[in-house]
This record gives sequence, C-alpha cells and structure tokens, in this order.
Amino acid sequence: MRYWLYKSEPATWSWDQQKAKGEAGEEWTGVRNYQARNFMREMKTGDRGFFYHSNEGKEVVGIVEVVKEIHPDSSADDPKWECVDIKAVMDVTTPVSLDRIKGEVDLKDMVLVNNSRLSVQPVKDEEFRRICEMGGIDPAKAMKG
DNA sequence: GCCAACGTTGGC
DNA sequence: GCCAACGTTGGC
Repeated sequence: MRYWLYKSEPATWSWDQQKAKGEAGEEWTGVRNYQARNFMREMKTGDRGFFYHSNEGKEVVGIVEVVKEIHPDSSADDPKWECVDIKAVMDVTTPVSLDRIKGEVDLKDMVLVNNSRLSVQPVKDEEFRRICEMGGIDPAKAMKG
C-alpha cells in the first residue's frame, strides 16, 4: 500500500464534484506531465491518497482511493497520456492548509512543500499519518486498504 | 497580478 | 545535444 497526493483547482474539479461520483469514482484526467503520469503508473487499486485544493484553499480536504489502475486518459488526443480512476473515501474533518504543513518540521521534506508544480505526487507513510492527525481523522481508518 | 520554478520546444 | 525562448503552474 502506497500513499499519494492529487492536486486540483476547485474551480476546475472540486472535492464536492469528486464526492458526487460516489463509489464508481472518476478518471483523474488532465495530467500532461511525465513525472506525474509515471507516478500514476505505479499506483495499485486500493492505494489511498489526499485530495488537495490548489490555488483556492490550498489545503488537504479529503481522502481518496484508486479504483482503476493506469489506462489511457480519455480527455487526451495523444495516447501517451494516461491516468487512473479514484473515488472519494472520506472528508478530512478539519482541512489541513499548506501553511500548517509548512509549519511542521516532520513534513518539511514533502514534495508538496518542495516542488509546488507537481500535481500528482507520492506521500510517505509517516507524512500521511501526520496529516490525518492534523486533520482530525483517525489515521487507521484513512490508511486501511 | 506577479513571478519563481520547472518543463517543453526548436534553432543551431 | 545544448540552450535560449517560451509556456504553465501555483504560491504569494
């Protein structure tokens, strides 16, 4: 089981829209960056992740899970662009802002802090657990597959 | 709205 | 294959 973080501008695709897709989930379309795509290639069904609102909010708002592994991105005209499907699992009770994350010594090495432009990124187990705690949710529940 | 960081493109 | 020019992302 690995953990990830997915960024989305709420004006484009919000956590509410993701939740509305329910158990079936939705394709994580629109990634046009090799690094981000390659991370999606490593994802397995059941992997958990954070849903992060970029630009507006700048906070972790939800927990998601991979429901379909890598496949062509239906929104792309070039087949080299691929994506996974993810579904919403639960809300983060108290959204965890980028400011708070930057304020935590234990989280200073997060990709989110050091490479602000990468839209799909890996999260370490300890980092995932810490942010769950900061968000007021039980890490055991958020992290179980 | 600005701009730093990063990625991509294309001329040579 | 280098690198200047340009485009995009996303925090501030």
